[in-house]
Amino acid sequence: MEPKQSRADLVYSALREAILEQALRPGTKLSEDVIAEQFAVSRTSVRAALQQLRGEGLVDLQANKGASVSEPTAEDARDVFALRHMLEAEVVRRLAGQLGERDRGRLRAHVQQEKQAQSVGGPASIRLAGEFHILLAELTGSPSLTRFVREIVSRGSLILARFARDHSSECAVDEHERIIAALQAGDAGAAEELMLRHLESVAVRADLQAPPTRGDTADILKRYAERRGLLAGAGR
Amino acid sequence: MEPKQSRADLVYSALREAILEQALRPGTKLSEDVIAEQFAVSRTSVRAALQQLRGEGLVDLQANKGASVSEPTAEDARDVFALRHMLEAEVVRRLAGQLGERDRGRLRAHVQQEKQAQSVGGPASIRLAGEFHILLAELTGSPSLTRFVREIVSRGSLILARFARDHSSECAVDEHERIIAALQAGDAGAAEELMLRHLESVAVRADLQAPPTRGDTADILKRYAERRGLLAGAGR
DNA sequence: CACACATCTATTGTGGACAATAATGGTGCG
DNA sequence: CGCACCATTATTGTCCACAATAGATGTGTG
Repeated sequence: MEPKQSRADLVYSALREAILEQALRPGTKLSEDVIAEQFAVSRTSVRAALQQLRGEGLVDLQANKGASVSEPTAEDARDVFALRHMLEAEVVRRLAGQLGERDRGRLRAHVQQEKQAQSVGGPASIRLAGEFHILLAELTGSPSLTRFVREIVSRGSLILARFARDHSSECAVDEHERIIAALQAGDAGAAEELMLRHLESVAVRADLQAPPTRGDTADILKRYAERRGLLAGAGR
Repeated sequence: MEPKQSRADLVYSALREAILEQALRPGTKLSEDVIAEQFAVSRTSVRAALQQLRGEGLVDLQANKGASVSEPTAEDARDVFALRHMLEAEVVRRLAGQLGERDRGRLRAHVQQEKQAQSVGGPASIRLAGEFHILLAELTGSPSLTRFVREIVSRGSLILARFARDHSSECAVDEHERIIAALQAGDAGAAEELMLRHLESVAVRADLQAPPTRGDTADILKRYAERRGLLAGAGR
């Protein structure tokens, strides 16, 4: 007996998955008509889904101009990862030594899934890596913390989609395993340290060199124009 | 030249204000038809507003059963305030000694507004007290932190609406002023201490006695039934 | 030839109608 | 008299059509 989710929820989860798996890259225009046709639903449902995604910061949605996958700036990236550090440190602090048998089972099962996805090499591994962190947050039993971690991890994945040079070895699965081990051992300090280091290794792939991230068409073309001796006037 | 906000935004902000000012109490049913008629817009816009409010956790929205103002449990209250402690401590840590002249002006102006509202005694003082904390978050310049604080403060206000015995002296304005002074002086430790104490004084009004907060009708009626000698069977 | 203006087209914002689902009240049977 | 079932009603979920706005295109004029 499934919960009979509405079409808006269907579209929402589909789009979210597509974005987190990088099938829809940042900046991609999301036309209501196109999406509605693809999913065989009306624009009404699509609009609801898009608004929910905006609520999570995954899509930009400006009036009368339509929706597009968010394009976080390098500044956004630093902002997000800074807060992510804080939130996930709290998660492992709360979880250290508190994992039940059931919890450990879920974690192990998830890591197993990650391994398989990574060996297959599909895009799912990217999404699963993020969902590991969300799963950890859920195990704290704190709805608020879960909610925030879910959002910050999603935006983190989006940022990686934009900035990461190679996403072959996204979240190293063995790092996840080490975190689980430390949590099970009840070593809060070690778990927190591992988590911070893990996030650091994720962030360095993205944040390291800030400038080349400009997606602004004008700035890009300016370089080419100047190279040819054309004077780029203060064009609006 | 106003931004020409859409009708959905209009309804959203109106409902949000009403909820945060406790004009709409937790549990209040929010019929789409009624709201649409009151605001003279179509249900489409109302639905969009309600979904946005759900995104912030201010309204509960279950399928085919309609929307209602969220009724946080006592457990939710503890959860929210625990996270709020963490987030707002971070805010003051980042702000200590970093306030520019412009920032101080905005803060002073806001506190002034609070004082006036409190003297008038209108419901606006409740909302303004929360917005002070949101303003602080904005001054950090971190969009993510601002976003989370905004949400957690909103839900905090909702919780106070449900649990606080008297909301005459909501957030003591002078506590706000003391925090500003500590921030201006650049004393991070004092500011953090003041903020935590301030939040504590807000929380005690709500959290102190946990049990009497049950809104579950069945549980309430059970007591009355038993008192009259009626045996409450293991109903569904 | 460059610029400004007007028109045109495509896309979003909004409204109202229909369909589907859940709650309510009535009715008949045991 | 109590219970279960069915019809009715009210509310939400979805769709489609129209209105409004922004961007693009074309045209005329200096």
